[in-house]
Amino acid sequence: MPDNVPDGRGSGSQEKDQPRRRQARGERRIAQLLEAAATVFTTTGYTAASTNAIAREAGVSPGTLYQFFPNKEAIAIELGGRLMHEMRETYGEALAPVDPATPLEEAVGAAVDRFFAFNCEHPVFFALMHGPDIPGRITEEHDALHASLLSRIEGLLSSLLPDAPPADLTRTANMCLGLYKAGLELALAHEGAERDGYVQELKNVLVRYLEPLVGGRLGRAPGTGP
Amino acid sequence: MPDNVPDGRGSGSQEKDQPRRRQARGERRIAQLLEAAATVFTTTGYTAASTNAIAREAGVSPGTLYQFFPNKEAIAIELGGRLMHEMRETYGEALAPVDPATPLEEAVGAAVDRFFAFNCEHPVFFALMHGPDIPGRITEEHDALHASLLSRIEGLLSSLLPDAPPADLTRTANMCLGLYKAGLELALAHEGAERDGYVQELKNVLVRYLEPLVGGRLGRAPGTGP
DNA sequence: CCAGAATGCGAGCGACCGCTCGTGTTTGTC
DNA sequence: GACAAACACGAGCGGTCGCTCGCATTCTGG
Repeated sequence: MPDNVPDGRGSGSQEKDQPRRRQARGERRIAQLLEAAATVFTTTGYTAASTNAIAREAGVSPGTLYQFFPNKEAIAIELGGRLMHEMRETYGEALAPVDPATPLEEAVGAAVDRFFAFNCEHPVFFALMHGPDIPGRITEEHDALHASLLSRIEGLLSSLLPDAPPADLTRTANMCLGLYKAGLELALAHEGAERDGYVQELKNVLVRYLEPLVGGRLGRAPGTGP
Repeated sequence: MPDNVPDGRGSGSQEKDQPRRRQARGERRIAQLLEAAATVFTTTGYTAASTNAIAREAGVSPGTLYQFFPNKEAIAIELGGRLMHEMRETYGEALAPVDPATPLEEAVGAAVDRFFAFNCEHPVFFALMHGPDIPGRITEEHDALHASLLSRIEGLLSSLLPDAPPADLTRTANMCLGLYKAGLELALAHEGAERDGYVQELKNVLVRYLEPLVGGRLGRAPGTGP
């Protein structure tokens, strides 16, 4: 785990040889600031979020914030990095086992449930990934995660459709991810039972979309056949 | 058609009794400014777009811009209004005829094609509706269009599913719209044959999602049955 | 043809934002 | 306890942005 946050004060000479010795207090402040940033980013979006507001939310002064982060972008990058790390663990569990014996409905349902739980626990994730107002560097992180997710889905699909052209596989993976994001947005916009309803609909969409592709390759729940 | 744009100079006393007599030159400038705003909004988004940039794009001074629009928000509102007007005409054609004899695939395909053509002709539309960075008033217009679209889809669905609970109908309509937006985003991100491929996949998603709901109520293309 | 309205200009005002800097406080080390 | 490094503060700098104002120019009705 890359615990070394890029320094704020070291104005650009050394980067790797002087990792800026941190005290326990500093690490706590960093976590505190990232949590505050997550809150502000979630409510106002990245561009509209002011560093002063983040500092205020964290209960520190603007100067203190810049003790630990060289600029506003670095805050989002570090936050995105930690999120991606946790995400990798989550969807590692969610998408890794391509057990070809489980019914499609179960596989899709389990994957959606895991991803959805992650997005509920980390609302910033959606805000950072979905926002079209995000400048330069963060896009790289975004693209990295996107590509990573996509290749996972693609791999999963290729094990179900070994005889499909790669281009179709990529397109199908993109569709799945896009459909998930759409369903996620709808589900997050509702609460309680209604939310669960949208999650179920999302699963229906994905299952029905993929079912004709995998054909009879995967098992189907008994009683649903013609 | 509401041709009266809210005045810029009349600093807030009269609004309806003094519609600010316009010359032909003024109307031309307004159209010119809206076109420039559409360009800038499309490329940079609403919040990042500066009024000076819009004026520069239109080839006029900032002061001239504020002769016709009281503030930046009014530009987006007027633009959104005109877009909504044109949209209503388009999807009036796209969704109005609920001919219960046409196959589901044809109906969905035609609707998607019309909407997609509209979004290709007016890229601003997607930028204004999809951006999470849009302040206050515009959201009202957005919600109005959203609700309008939704009730149309809902009505269309209810004619196919007369015995479904209203709550399910609303949810299904929301899903359709969300799925369309997701597919639109993917299609717009590609070009040429790849774009067409995504459009086709979007149609597949919608048809397969709705097919089990409408059951055998609508006709199916010959040769696709079991 | 001319008075007044509509249109056009662009320097610049006030507000805010990202970020800095000088200074003061806390913490770890000997 | 002394010294340095890390931490904390907050006024404020430079810059941008939305928007204004005074004034010049063009159109239009009588």
